[in-house]
Amino acid sequence: MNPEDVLQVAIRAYWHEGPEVSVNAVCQRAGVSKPSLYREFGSEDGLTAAALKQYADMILSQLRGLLSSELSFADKLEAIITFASEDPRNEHGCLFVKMRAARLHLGPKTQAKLAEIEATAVELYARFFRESRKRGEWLANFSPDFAAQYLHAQIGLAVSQRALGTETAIVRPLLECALSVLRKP
Amino acid sequence: MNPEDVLQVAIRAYWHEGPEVSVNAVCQRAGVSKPSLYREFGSEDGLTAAALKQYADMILSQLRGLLSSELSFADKLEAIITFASEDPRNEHGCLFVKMRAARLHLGPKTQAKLAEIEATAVELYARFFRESRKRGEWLANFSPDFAAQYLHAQIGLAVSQRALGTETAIVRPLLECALSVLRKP
DNA sequence: ACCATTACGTACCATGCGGTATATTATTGT
DNA sequence: ACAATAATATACCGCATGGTACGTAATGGT
Repeated sequence: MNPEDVLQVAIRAYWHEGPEVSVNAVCQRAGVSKPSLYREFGSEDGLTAAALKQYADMILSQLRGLLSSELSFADKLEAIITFASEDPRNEHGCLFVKMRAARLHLGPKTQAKLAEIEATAVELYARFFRESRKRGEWLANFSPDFAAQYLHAQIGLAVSQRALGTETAIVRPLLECALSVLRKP
Repeated sequence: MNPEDVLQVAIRAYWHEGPEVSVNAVCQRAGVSKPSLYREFGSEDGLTAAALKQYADMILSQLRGLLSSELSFADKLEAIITFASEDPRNEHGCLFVKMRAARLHLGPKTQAKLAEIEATAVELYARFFRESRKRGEWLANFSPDFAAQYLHAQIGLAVSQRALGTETAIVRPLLECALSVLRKP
């Protein structure tokens, strides 16, 4: 009935169980008939792409909010570490990371969305490093683009570790160790 | 016919295309009938577990050889970096890493084998750090067990980046950066 | 009040999956 | 040479998948 509700259910399903969840299962859990879902989203690819877009809009706006706040460089980095390794919403991993890991089996729209989200996130990180350097808060000897790629990769690693069941108490020190290289001059 | 040949074909298939490859496809490519395969391996789980065991035996013995060689600590680390980020056999990723990423959809035997391999690899790394420290070649302020977990995670990250199509020229500097933290005192 | 249009859900399609019963061919012992 | 046994391949099973045809109910304009 309501496409918004269907999307919420789909996001939950893909998020917690991976993008291999069948269209049938999504329909059943959302209480919607299959033809209705197909009229709204066109195909499975359309559904996964729409769910991914909604999820990414949410999380990217959150990231934008954090990075544009008045916190110091160190505090922002700390907040990112805490989010990746401790936020309870990441207990089942991140929908983006899960879809990226299985991207060979996803449709073209979803794959395109994945690439777009990745580029956006890395660009946000790069801007974060550029501006921190301009303010003199970040003195490390890396290019902002390289640091952005590195940060993105390490966050993805931490999130997938949590998705595979590794405890926060193990994930956090590993992530802090990996990112310590960005801090020291 | 020959179980060894079937296993080789299965390893290639799982390795290049992921563990979602169907039993039918493996039979077709190996030129073996389905009942023959089921008589030999019992189930899909048995086949994937056998393929994973064969693959792990190969790669773990290689790792043992490297770590027990006469190279210095720095050279061994360098060899590991080169293997993870440049070895052409990792162009399609690592069968272990791929299976671990999809482990929720694999059978119990395969999951048990995965845990066993992971423990073996981490233990090899830990011994490497312990002995390097004993020889005075490694002075960093980490426990060998923590360093082993960190190294294992970073190698897995590099390998999965390559499997997703990232070029060696990008993967290697990222891995070197991550592992630089293990070198400096 | 009536009719046209739109939305909906049942029930279905072809396909591919993991796994197996069975008929047939090789192979072996004597 | 022949019977008993082991190995093979065909052809099938039940099930789930992504996707849709079609009869039916609700809606809205006049």
